[in-house]
Amino acid sequence: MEDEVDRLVAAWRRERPDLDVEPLEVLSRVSRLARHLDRARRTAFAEHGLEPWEFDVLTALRRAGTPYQLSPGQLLTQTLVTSGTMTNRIDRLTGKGLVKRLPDPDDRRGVLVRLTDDGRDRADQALAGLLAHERELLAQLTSGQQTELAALLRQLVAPFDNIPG
Amino acid sequence: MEDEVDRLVAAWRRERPDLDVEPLEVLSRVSRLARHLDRARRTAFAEHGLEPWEFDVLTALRRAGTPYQLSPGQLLTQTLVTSGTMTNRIDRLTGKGLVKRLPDPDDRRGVLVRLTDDGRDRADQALAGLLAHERELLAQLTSGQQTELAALLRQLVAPFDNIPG
DNA sequence: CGCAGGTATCTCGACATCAAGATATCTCGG
DNA sequence: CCGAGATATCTTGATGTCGAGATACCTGCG
Repeated sequence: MEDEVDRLVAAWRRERPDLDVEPLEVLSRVSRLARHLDRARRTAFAEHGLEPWEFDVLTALRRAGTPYQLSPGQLLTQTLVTSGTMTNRIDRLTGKGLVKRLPDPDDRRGVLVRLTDDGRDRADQALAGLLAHERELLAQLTSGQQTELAALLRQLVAPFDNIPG
Repeated sequence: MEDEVDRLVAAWRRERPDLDVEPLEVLSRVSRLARHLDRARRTAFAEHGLEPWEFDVLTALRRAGTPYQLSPGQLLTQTLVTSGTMTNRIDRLTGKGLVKRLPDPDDRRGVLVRLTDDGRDRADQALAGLLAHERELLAQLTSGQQTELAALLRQLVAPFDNIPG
Protein backbone atom coordinates (compact mmCIF):
# COMPACT_ATOMS: atom_id res chain seq x y z
CA MET A 1 0.00 0.00 0.00
CA GLU A 2 1.23 3.45 -0.94
CA ASP A 3 1.51 6.21 1.62
CA GLU A 4 2.01 9.96 1.69
CA VAL A 5 5.78 9.60 1.86
CA ASP A 6 5.85 7.57 -1.35
CA ARG A 7 4.14 10.50 -3.04
CA LEU A 8 6.50 12.94 -1.37
CA VAL A 9 9.59 11.06 -2.51
CA ALA A 10 8.24 10.70 -6.03
CA ALA A 11 7.65 14.44 -6.16
CA TRP A 12 11.20 15.20 -5.09
CA ARG A 13 12.62 12.79 -7.67
CA ARG A 14 10.70 14.66 -10.31
CA GLU A 15 11.62 18.14 -9.09
CA ARG A 16 15.16 17.52 -7.91
CA PRO A 17 16.46 14.50 -9.82
CA ASP A 18 19.97 15.61 -8.87
CA LEU A 19 19.41 14.87 -5.16
CA ASP A 20 19.41 11.54 -3.36
CA VAL A 21 16.33 11.74 -1.19
CA GLU A 22 16.55 8.20 0.14
CA PRO A 23 16.85 9.31 3.79
CA LEU A 24 13.31 10.66 3.64
CA GLU A 25 11.94 7.16 3.11
CA VAL A 26 12.78 6.39 6.70
CA LEU A 27 12.84 9.68 8.55
CA SER A 28 9.83 11.38 7.04
CA ARG A 29 7.82 8.29 7.85
CA VAL A 30 9.00 8.44 11.43
CA SER A 31 7.92 12.07 11.75
CA ARG A 32 4.57 11.57 10.10
CA LEU A 33 3.80 8.42 12.03
CA ALA A 34 4.63 10.20 15.27
CA ARG A 35 2.28 12.97 14.33
CA HIS A 36 -0.54 10.52 13.72
CA LEU A 37 0.27 8.71 16.94
CA ASP A 38 0.01 11.94 18.89
CA ARG A 39 -3.50 12.41 17.64
CA ALA A 40 -4.48 8.83 18.37
CA ARG A 41 -3.03 9.08 21.85
CA ARG A 42 -4.91 12.29 22.51
CA THR A 43 -8.14 10.50 21.66
CA ALA A 44 -7.29 7.47 23.77
CA PHE A 45 -6.44 9.54 26.83
CA ALA A 46 -9.52 11.70 26.52
CA GLU A 47 -11.53 8.64 27.59
CA HIS A 48 -9.73 8.88 30.90
CA GLY A 49 -9.81 12.65 31.18
CA LEU A 50 -6.08 13.05 30.67
CA GLU A 51 -3.97 15.06 28.24
CA PRO A 52 -0.94 13.39 26.66
CA TRP A 53 1.45 15.53 28.64
CA GLU A 54 -0.29 14.57 31.87
CA PHE A 55 0.05 10.92 30.96
CA ASP A 56 3.74 11.34 30.28
CA VAL A 57 4.44 12.79 33.68
CA LEU A 58 2.15 10.54 35.69
CA THR A 59 3.46 7.36 34.10
CA ALA A 60 7.06 8.39 34.58
CA LEU A 61 6.30 8.60 38.29
CA ARG A 62 4.30 5.40 38.22
CA ARG A 63 7.20 3.51 36.63
CA ALA A 64 9.54 4.68 39.33
CA GLY A 65 7.78 2.33 41.77
CA THR A 66 6.96 2.98 45.41
CA PRO A 67 6.88 5.66 46.68
CA TYR A 68 6.22 6.97 43.16
CA GLN A 69 8.40 10.01 43.35
CA LEU A 70 11.08 11.63 41.20
CA SER A 71 12.81 14.99 41.04
CA PRO A 72 11.78 17.48 38.35
CA GLY A 73 15.21 16.95 36.83
CA GLN A 74 14.66 13.23 36.48
CA LEU A 75 11.30 13.93 34.90
CA LEU A 76 12.99 16.25 32.39
CA THR A 77 15.29 13.60 31.02
CA GLN A 78 12.46 11.12 30.68
CA THR A 79 10.03 13.41 28.93
CA LEU A 80 12.40 15.46 26.75
CA VAL A 81 10.93 18.80 27.68
CA THR A 82 12.60 21.90 29.09
CA SER A 83 12.68 22.82 32.75
CA GLY A 84 10.23 25.66 32.33
CA THR A 85 7.74 23.31 30.78
CA MET A 86 8.14 20.81 33.58
CA THR A 87 7.63 23.42 36.28
CA ASN A 88 4.40 24.41 34.58
CA ARG A 89 3.25 20.80 34.24
CA ILE A 90 3.90 20.03 37.87
CA ASP A 91 1.98 23.16 38.86
CA ARG A 92 -1.05 22.08 36.89
CA LEU A 93 -0.95 18.47 38.00
CA THR A 94 -0.69 19.67 41.56
CA GLY A 95 -3.76 21.81 40.98
CA LYS A 96 -5.66 18.75 39.79
CA GLY A 97 -4.55 16.79 42.82
CA LEU A 98 -2.68 14.15 40.82
CA VAL A 99 0.79 14.88 42.20
CA LYS A 100 2.24 16.86 45.06
CA ARG A 101 5.56 18.57 45.63
CA LEU A 102 7.68 17.59 48.60
CA PRO A 103 10.98 19.13 49.69
CA ASP A 104 13.98 16.91 49.00
CA PRO A 105 15.36 16.03 52.44
CA ASP A 106 18.90 15.65 51.08
CA ASP A 107 19.16 18.79 48.92
CA ARG A 108 17.49 22.03 49.79
CA ARG A 109 17.58 23.20 46.16
CA GLY A 110 15.64 20.13 45.22
CA VAL A 111 12.06 19.01 45.15
CA LEU A 112 10.44 15.60 44.89
CA VAL A 113 7.28 15.15 42.91
CA ARG A 114 5.09 12.38 44.25
CA LEU A 115 2.04 10.72 42.75
CA THR A 116 -1.14 10.91 44.79
CA ASP A 117 -3.33 7.81 45.07
CA ASP A 118 -5.71 9.35 42.58
CA GLY A 119 -2.83 10.11 40.22
CA ARG A 120 -1.68 6.53 40.42
CA ASP A 121 -5.08 5.15 39.55
CA ARG A 122 -5.49 7.50 36.62
CA ALA A 123 -2.08 6.54 35.27
CA ASP A 124 -2.85 2.83 35.53
CA GLN A 125 -6.18 3.16 33.78
CA ALA A 126 -4.84 5.33 30.99
CA LEU A 127 -1.94 2.99 30.36
CA ALA A 128 -4.24 0.02 29.91
CA GLY A 129 -6.35 2.03 27.50
CA LEU A 130 -3.35 3.19 25.53
CA LEU A 131 -1.97 -0.31 25.13
CA ALA A 132 -5.31 -1.53 23.80
CA HIS A 133 -5.35 1.18 21.15
CA GLU A 134 -1.73 0.66 20.21
CA ARG A 135 -2.20 -3.05 19.79
CA GLU A 136 -4.81 -2.30 17.15
CA LEU A 137 -2.47 -0.04 15.23
CA LEU A 138 0.21 -2.70 15.28
CA ALA A 139 -2.15 -5.37 13.98
CA GLN A 140 -0.80 -4.34 10.56
CA LEU A 141 2.37 -6.23 11.40
CA THR A 142 3.14 -9.78 12.41
CA SER A 143 4.74 -10.33 15.76
CA GLY A 144 8.05 -11.02 14.05
CA GLN A 145 7.87 -7.82 12.06
CA GLN A 146 7.20 -5.86 15.22
CA THR A 147 10.29 -7.26 16.84
CA GLU A 148 12.33 -6.46 13.77
CA LEU A 149 10.99 -2.94 13.57
CA ALA A 150 11.72 -2.35 17.24
CA ALA A 151 15.30 -3.50 16.75
CA LEU A 152 15.90 -1.21 13.79
CA LEU A 153 14.43 1.76 15.60
CA ARG A 154 16.57 1.02 18.61
CA GLN A 155 19.67 1.35 16.49
CA LEU A 156 18.60 4.80 15.38
CA VAL A 157 17.55 6.06 18.79
CA ALA A 158 20.37 4.64 20.83
CA PRO A 159 22.94 7.29 19.91
CA PHE A 160 20.59 10.04 21.07
CA ASP A 161 19.75 8.27 24.30
CA ASN A 162 23.28 7.31 25.21
CA ILE A 163 25.42 10.22 24.04
CA PRO A 164 24.04 13.11 26.08
CA GLY A 165 22.52 15.62 23.72
CA MET B 1 22.99 -1.11 22.35
CA GLU B 2 20.36 -0.35 24.97
CA ASP B 3 18.13 2.68 24.69
CA GLU B 4 15.72 4.62 26.88
CA VAL B 5 12.77 2.52 25.73
CA ASP B 6 14.46 -0.68 26.88
CA ARG B 7 14.66 0.87 30.32
CA LEU B 8 11.08 2.07 30.10
CA VAL B 9 9.79 -1.37 29.14
CA ALA B 10 11.80 -3.05 31.86
CA ALA B 11 10.33 -0.65 34.40
CA TRP B 12 6.78 -1.44 33.33
CA ARG B 13 7.45 -5.17 33.47
CA ARG B 14 8.57 -4.71 37.04
CA GLU B 15 5.73 -2.42 38.09
CA ARG B 16 2.92 -3.93 36.07
CA PRO B 17 3.84 -7.56 35.36
CA ASP B 18 0.18 -8.20 34.59
CA LEU B 19 0.26 -6.03 31.44
CA ASP B 20 1.66 -6.84 28.00
CA VAL B 21 3.63 -3.72 27.14
CA GLU B 22 5.05 -5.06 23.89
CA PRO B 23 3.45 -2.32 21.76
CA LEU B 24 5.66 0.25 23.46
CA GLU B 25 8.76 -1.38 21.96
CA VAL B 26 7.71 -0.02 18.60
CA LEU B 27 5.52 2.99 19.22
CA SER B 28 7.43 4.63 22.06
CA ARG B 29 10.53 4.41 19.93
CA VAL B 30 8.74 6.11 17.08
CA SER B 31 7.64 8.96 19.32
CA ARG B 32 10.98 9.43 20.95
CA LEU B 33 12.90 9.24 17.70
CA ALA B 34 10.58 11.83 16.18
CA ARG B 35 11.23 14.08 19.11
CA HIS B 36 14.98 13.79 18.65
CA LEU B 37 14.61 14.34 14.92
CA ASP B 38 12.70 17.55 15.53
CA ARG B 39 15.58 18.89 17.51
CA ALA B 40 18.12 17.82 14.92
CA ARG B 41 16.09 19.38 12.14
CA ARG B 42 15.81 22.62 14.04
CA THR B 43 19.58 22.76 14.25
CA ALA B 44 20.03 21.88 10.61
CA PHE B 45 17.61 24.53 9.40
CA ALA B 46 19.06 27.22 11.60
CA GLU B 47 22.11 27.17 9.32
CA HIS B 48 19.82 28.43 6.59
CA GLY B 49 17.81 30.83 8.73
CA LEU B 50 14.66 28.74 8.59
CA GLU B 51 12.35 27.28 11.22
CA PRO B 52 11.09 23.73 10.77
CA TRP B 53 7.56 24.93 10.08
CA GLU B 54 8.85 27.29 7.41
CA PHE B 55 10.68 24.44 5.77
CA ASP B 56 7.57 22.30 5.79
CA VAL B 57 5.50 24.87 3.95
CA LEU B 58 8.17 26.02 1.53
CA THR B 59 9.12 22.51 0.48
CA ALA B 60 5.50 21.48 0.00
CA LEU B 61 5.24 24.30 -2.50
CA ARG B 62 8.61 23.47 -4.02
CA ARG B 63 7.56 19.87 -4.60
CA ALA B 64 4.45 20.98 -6.41
CA GLY B 65 6.64 22.06 -9.32
CA THR B 66 6.20 25.13 -11.51
CA PRO B 67 4.58 27.50 -10.81
CA TYR B 68 5.18 26.42 -7.20
CA GLN B 69 1.72 27.15 -5.91
CA LEU B 70 -0.88 25.32 -3.81
CA SER B 71 -4.07 26.26 -1.98
CA PRO B 72 -3.97 26.58 1.81
CA GLY B 73 -6.20 23.52 1.92
CA GLN B 74 -3.69 21.42 0.01
CA LEU B 75 -0.97 22.65 2.34
CA LEU B 76 -3.07 21.54 5.31
CA THR B 77 -3.26 17.95 4.23
CA GLN B 78 0.44 17.80 3.53
CA THR B 79 1.60 19.33 6.76
CA LEU B 80 -1.00 17.90 9.18
CA VAL B 81 -1.77 21.20 10.87
CA THR B 82 -5.07 22.99 11.36
CA SER B 83 -6.38 25.77 9.17
CA GLY B 84 -5.79 28.46 11.78
CA THR B 85 -2.18 27.43 11.98
CA MET B 86 -1.75 27.49 8.23
CA THR B 87 -3.25 30.95 7.90
CA ASN B 88 -0.79 32.16 10.48
CA ARG B 89 2.14 30.46 8.73
CA ILE B 90 1.26 31.95 5.38
CA ASP B 91 0.99 35.38 6.96
CA ARG B 92 4.45 35.14 8.41
CA LEU B 93 6.05 33.67 5.30
CA THR B 94 4.46 36.46 3.29
CA GLY B 95 5.95 38.96 5.71
CA LYS B 96 9.40 37.46 5.10
CA GLY B 97 8.88 37.61 1.36
CA LEU B 98 9.17 33.86 0.86
CA VAL B 99 5.64 33.30 -0.46
CA LYS B 100 2.80 35.44 -1.71
CA ARG B 101 -0.93 35.01 -1.78
CA LEU B 102 -2.80 35.17 -5.10
CA PRO B 103 -6.54 34.97 -5.65
CA ASP B 104 -7.71 31.67 -7.11
CA PRO B 105 -9.08 32.55 -10.56
CA ASP B 106 -11.52 29.61 -10.48
CA ASP B 107 -12.95 29.98 -6.97
CA ARG B 108 -13.43 33.29 -5.30
CA ARG B 109 -13.40 31.69 -1.83
CA GLY B 110 -9.98 30.33 -2.59
CA VAL B 111 -6.43 31.52 -2.48
CA LEU B 112 -3.24 30.26 -4.04
CA VAL B 113 0.00 30.43 -2.16
CA ARG B 114 2.99 30.81 -4.43
CA LEU B 115 6.69 30.55 -3.70
CA THR B 116 8.79 33.61 -4.47
CA ASP B 117 12.18 33.16 -6.13
CA ASP B 118 13.81 33.78 -2.79
CA GLY B 119 11.54 31.22 -1.13
CA ARG B 120 12.46 28.66 -3.73
CA ASP B 121 16.17 29.16 -3.24
CA ARG B 122 15.87 28.90 0.52
CA ALA B 123 13.86 25.72 0.24
CA ASP B 124 16.39 24.15 -2.10
CA GLN B 125 19.33 25.02 0.12
CA ALA B 126 17.65 23.83 3.30
CA LEU B 127 16.64 20.55 1.72
CA ALA B 128 20.20 19.78 0.69
CA GLY B 129 21.36 20.59 4.21
CA LEU B 130 18.71 18.43 5.79
CA LEU B 131 19.52 15.43 3.63
CA ALA B 132 23.17 15.66 4.57
CA HIS B 133 22.33 15.62 8.27
CA GLU B 134 19.83 12.81 7.90
CA ARG B 135 22.28 10.66 6.00
CA GLU B 136 24.56 10.85 9.00
CA LEU B 137 21.86 9.70 11.36
CA LEU B 138 21.06 6.78 9.10
CA ALA B 139 24.67 5.70 8.92
CA GLN B 140 23.76 3.45 11.86
CA LEU B 141 21.99 1.19 9.38
CA THR B 142 23.03 -0.64 6.24
CA SER B 143 21.31 0.28 3.05
CA GLY B 144 19.30 -2.93 3.21
CA GLN B 145 18.18 -2.24 6.74
CA GLN B 146 17.02 1.21 5.73
CA THR B 147 14.88 -0.23 2.98
CA GLU B 148 13.43 -2.77 5.37
CA LEU B 149 12.70 -0.15 7.99
CA ALA B 150 11.01 2.08 5.44
CA ALA B 151 8.79 -0.79 4.34
CA LEU B 152 7.71 -1.63 7.87
CA LEU B 153 6.96 1.98 8.66
CA ARG B 154 4.97 2.30 5.48
CA GLN B 155 2.68 -0.48 6.65
CA LEU B 156 1.97 1.39 9.84
CA VAL B 157 1.46 4.81 8.29
CA ALA B 158 -0.55 3.76 5.27
CA PRO B 159 -3.87 3.32 7.09
CA PHE B 160 -3.64 6.86 8.41
CA ASP B 161 -2.69 8.32 5.06
CA ASN B 162 -5.30 6.47 3.04
CA ILE B 163 -8.33 6.30 5.29
CA PRO B 164 -9.18 9.98 5.80
CA GLY B 165 -8.69 10.81 9.43
C1' DC C 1 -34.03 30.78 -9.89
C1' DG C 2 -33.54 30.34 -4.86
C1' DC C 3 -32.17 28.16 -1.00
C1' DA C 4 -29.87 24.49 1.94
C1' DG C 5 -25.86 22.44 2.77
C1' DG C 6 -21.08 22.05 1.79
C1' DT C 7 -16.45 24.08 1.29
C1' DA C 8 -12.30 27.37 1.69
C1' DT C 9 -10.21 30.43 4.42
C1' DC C 10 -9.66 33.47 8.17
C1' DT C 11 -10.38 35.27 13.13
C1' DC C 12 -9.94 34.90 17.95
C1' DG C 13 -8.96 33.34 22.57
C1' DA C 14 -6.80 29.83 25.33
C1' DC C 15 -2.87 27.38 26.20
C1' DA C 16 1.54 24.62 26.15
C1' DT C 17 6.09 25.10 24.94
C1' DC C 18 10.67 27.04 24.71
C1' DA C 19 14.90 29.85 25.65
C1' DA C 20 17.24 32.59 28.55
C1' DG C 21 18.04 34.28 32.78
C1' DA C 22 17.25 34.55 38.04
C1' DT C 23 17.74 32.48 42.52
C1' DA C 24 19.14 29.35 45.92
C1' DT C 25 22.00 25.73 47.15
C1' DC C 26 25.73 22.41 46.79
C1' DT C 27 30.72 20.88 46.08
C1' DC C 28 35.37 21.03 46.25
C1' DG C 29 39.98 22.90 45.70
C1' DG C 30 43.05 25.80 48.18
C1' DC D 1 36.39 27.79 55.97
C1' DC D 2 35.92 30.57 51.65
C1' DG D 3 34.75 31.40 47.06
C1' DA D 4 34.19 29.82 42.19
C1' DG D 5 31.73 27.11 39.46
C1' DA D 6 28.22 23.59 39.01
C1' DT D 7 23.52 22.23 39.75
C1' DA D 8 18.25 22.28 40.61
C1' DT D 9 14.36 24.64 40.00
C1' DC D 10 11.56 28.45 38.93
C1' DT D 11 10.34 32.91 36.35
C1' DT D 12 9.40 35.56 32.40
C1' DG D 13 8.23 36.93 27.75
C1' DA D 14 7.60 35.52 23.09
C1' DT D 15 5.66 32.40 20.09
C1' DG D 16 3.25 28.60 17.57
C1' DT D 17 -0.59 25.73 17.75
C1' DC D 18 -5.21 24.32 18.33
C1' DG D 19 -10.35 24.45 18.24
C1' DA D 20 -14.44 26.65 17.49
C1' DG D 21 -16.79 29.83 15.17
C1' DA D 22 -17.38 33.54 11.44
C1' DT D 23 -17.55 34.81 6.70
C1' DA D 24 -17.78 34.38 1.88
C1' DC D 25 -18.64 31.65 -1.82
C1' DC D 26 -19.97 27.46 -4.48
C1' DT D 27 -23.17 23.51 -5.91
C1' DG D 28 -27.12 21.12 -6.89
C1' DC D 29 -31.78 19.95 -5.84
C1' DG D 30 -36.50 21.24 -6.29
